[in-house]
Amino acid sequence: MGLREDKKDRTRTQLLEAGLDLIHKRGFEATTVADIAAAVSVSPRTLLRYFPTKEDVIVSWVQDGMTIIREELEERLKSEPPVVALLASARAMLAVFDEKSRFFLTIETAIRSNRSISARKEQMIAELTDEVARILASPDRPSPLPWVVAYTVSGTVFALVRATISSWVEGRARTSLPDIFDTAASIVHFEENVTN
Amino acid sequence: MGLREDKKDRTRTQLLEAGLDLIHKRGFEATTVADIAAAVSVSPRTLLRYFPTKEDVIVSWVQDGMTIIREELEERLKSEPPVVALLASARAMLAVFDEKSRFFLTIETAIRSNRSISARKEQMIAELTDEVARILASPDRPSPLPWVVAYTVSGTVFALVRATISSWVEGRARTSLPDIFDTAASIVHFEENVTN
DNA sequence: ACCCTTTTGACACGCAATGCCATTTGTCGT
DNA sequence: ACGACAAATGGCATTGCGTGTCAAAAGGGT
Repeated sequence: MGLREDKKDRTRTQLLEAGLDLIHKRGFEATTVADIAAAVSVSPRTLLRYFPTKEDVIVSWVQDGMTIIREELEERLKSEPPVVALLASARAMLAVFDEKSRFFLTIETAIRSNRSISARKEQMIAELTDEVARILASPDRPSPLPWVVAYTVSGTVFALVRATISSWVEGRARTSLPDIFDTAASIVHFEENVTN
Repeated sequence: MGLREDKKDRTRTQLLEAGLDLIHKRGFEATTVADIAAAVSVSPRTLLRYFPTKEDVIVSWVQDGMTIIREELEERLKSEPPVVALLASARAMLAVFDEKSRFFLTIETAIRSNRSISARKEQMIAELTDEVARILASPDRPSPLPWVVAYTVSGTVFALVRATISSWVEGRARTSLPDIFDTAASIVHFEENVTN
């Protein structure tokens, strides 16, 4: 498949960029779906076929970060113990975003500007937490963790990520994202038998 | 103020209960604002004056839990070190919900049945995380924590709460909520100098 | 050039949420 | 007990998101 997929990718990217741009300038509720669609010369109906809700136009950027963690984790779990692998994956994601820090800040600002966007973001993180816990607890793994343990580990690591991003955005810490993450991670420790 | 406030409280409670009931039976999107309002013989307009959004009819129940944590924390912080106080507050909230476990399960099920409700819930937890972090980092406190540390502690504790509720709802653990919480809490440890 | 599949646009619709104003319902002073 | 005042409610109109449906357009394979 060539031209068709290409066009779809292009439209999607255009919508994503136009959406971020408009929402960043005018604000979230001041920007209608019709506005974003018009900016890309596409019908509103089409936009909602690419993105289930208006929030997703912004929040899709978060998906990228999640993809990094997912892939990184899958790879690392082959050789590293779960906790180490997860921490490293989260750190890797933050390293990527640190490089496009200016861009990342724009997105985070847009997200924080509106309740329904941040709600959606939080919900996605919750889903990812669940997903990662399921992986760590999977019976297919060499030593599957009990559900409570798996969820605790997963949830805690994402708490570290939140803490990192929050500190970074609030500007109370002026170092790099991975550095802040290391600081946060140095505060909490897992039971040794979890780090099998 | 007597009769007026009373009536308001009653209407609010009625809406809350009718809402939970209908949504539990028919599902979230199958239940309209008009339905819930009609069940209490009130105009839809009025319902939306009591609750900003339809989600809030369900999610208000979560507020109660948050109130417990808030109050408990404020009290305990007077005498206990921050981490200990926060952990105890979270545990206290879970103990309360454990007593109305049947009811609590209904609510959690309703929340999990729909994306926009769980999104709203997650966002509220995120806000509470932020709020608690602000308290722990407040310059008014005897030994205020740095922002990263405060946020990490706060976020981690709520991760434990999530893990507890998740394990409990998924039925993989058949003990009480506080017991599960203890298990989760026993897995993570904070740096000693944080537990000042 | 042809047919077949996918994508898009246009229209209609339901419902949540908000603003506005008239009406009702408590509250308080006299 | 009555009337003035404030608060709560209902009804109405409006906007905007999201969905279903179908016809038109664009892409791909022969």
